[in-house]
Amino acid sequence: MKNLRIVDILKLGQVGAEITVKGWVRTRRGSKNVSFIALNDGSTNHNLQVVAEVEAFGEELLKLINTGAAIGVTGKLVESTGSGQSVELQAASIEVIGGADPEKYPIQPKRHSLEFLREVAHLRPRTATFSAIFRIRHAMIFAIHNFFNDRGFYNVHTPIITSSDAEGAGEMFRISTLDAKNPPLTEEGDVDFSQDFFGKAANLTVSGQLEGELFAMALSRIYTFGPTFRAENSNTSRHLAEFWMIEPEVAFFDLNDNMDLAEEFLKYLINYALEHCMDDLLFLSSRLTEEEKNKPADQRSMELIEKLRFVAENDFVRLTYTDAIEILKNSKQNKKGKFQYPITGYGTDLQSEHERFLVEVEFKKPVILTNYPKEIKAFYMRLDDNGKTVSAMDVLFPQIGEIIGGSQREERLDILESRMEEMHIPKEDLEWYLDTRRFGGCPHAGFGLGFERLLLFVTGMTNIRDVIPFARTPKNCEF
RNA sequence: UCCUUAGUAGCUCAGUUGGUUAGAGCGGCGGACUGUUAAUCCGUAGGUCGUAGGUUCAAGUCCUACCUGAGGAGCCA
Repeated sequence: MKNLRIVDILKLGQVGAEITVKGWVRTRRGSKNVSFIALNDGSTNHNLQVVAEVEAFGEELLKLINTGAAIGVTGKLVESTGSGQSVELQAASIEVIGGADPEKYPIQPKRHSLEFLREVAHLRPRTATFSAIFRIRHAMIFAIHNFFNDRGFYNVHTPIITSSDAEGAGEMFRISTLDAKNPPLTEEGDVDFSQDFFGKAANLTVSGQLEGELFAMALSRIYTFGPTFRAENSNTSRHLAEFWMIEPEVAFFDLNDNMDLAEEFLKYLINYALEHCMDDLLFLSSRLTEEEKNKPADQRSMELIEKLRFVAENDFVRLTYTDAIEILKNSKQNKKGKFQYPITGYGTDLQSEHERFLVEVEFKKPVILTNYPKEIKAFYMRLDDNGKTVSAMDVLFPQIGEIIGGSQREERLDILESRMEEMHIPKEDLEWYLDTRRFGGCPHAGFGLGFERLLLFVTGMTNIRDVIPFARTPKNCEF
């Protein structure tokens, strides 16, 4: 007899079978004669009800079976006479594998705030909400590899430690083995990184894109999926100092191919969740609906599953930056002065409020914005024929904002070099990158998807710290 | 980093214009109950009011600084 997972027990429902199951106690309740134990092993959102006769086990043993305790139960699966479940386990023997002192165990059989559960992030996967979230997180990881593998993409592990600080995606975390108290100094009085571990200054990566491009210039279709690090002092519900990013890069792709890929990718992932995680989505949806009851009617969002279906079934709106500015400029909001940052014309930087207007009010569906002014975008994005804009694209989602950022890359060496000069990017650090333009250069494109932002959308959670196991944010690096 | 807001029992919160001994619900513990579904009913313990200063006869309540959380903005994925 081997241990069975609760998800399989409930799915097969073989009444009469003798089984052994191990897991953690969610609650125990009962009367003088019988105890009911809600047992969960993390394999499903549903609990297995274990029925224990008080007479058979004694109060001393039952007292150890508290919320949070790990137990093993052997017994017979029987039809349940209660109304909450179809089958239950009639316990023949119970082993308390690890107790949990109810005076001290912080997860109580009651509703907790997400803020409190963040403080006990080491125990929160034991809750219904977080086990659902992390099962979905796994399913999405799996779906991402599936998607790319099915389409002939190769997964590349780009380096996590990098010596280049020219990626331009944000502030970096320095890594060093030098004595922080007493570092070696150069004659000028700066820290002498030539004596450091790598013989030069090193940082954690902010993006695998540049290295990804190198591999796309050889394997044609590649994607990275790894951790990235940003030392920005960003205190929002959409930013993390350590997060996971998926970055496909494809040779011989232009901006339109890139948009097609991004849209197909996102729809595939959402459909995958609808197909494989419905149980957990239903739970998160009901949880969300419960929370929304406290909000005024006009601030409530669409029901989770309805929202996912809507995005999966409808085409994204594709719009150039220039057209977006026109729409925003002529909008009632702008004319009535409702925007905090009024739109005056081409060149205005789009703020969150403008993106939200386009996605949530004007089109009511995801929007892909393209061809931004070159001044507000990165050096490697391909200059358009008008000389003013670049072939960039941002995929904007309701509530979340930018979920994907990408572009067709500048493959023309002379233009790339002059763009780098304009933007003060030191060429000597990126000779290896420029080599791909010198030798067998070709048009190519790619994008980056913030994995946790995707999870925000799929799970309906509103704080990014709740969709990663252990969040790293400014002033927070516990566990 | 900026703006707004909050920090009182294990958790979620109430605490009036500053005024005697700090309150509730849930959770815990003890008891009752012949099958419960966040069980129910009765009883009970539990607090240096975020930290440090200050104002005052008197501070959970007012002021200042700092710490931490939340919402929004910027930066972005």
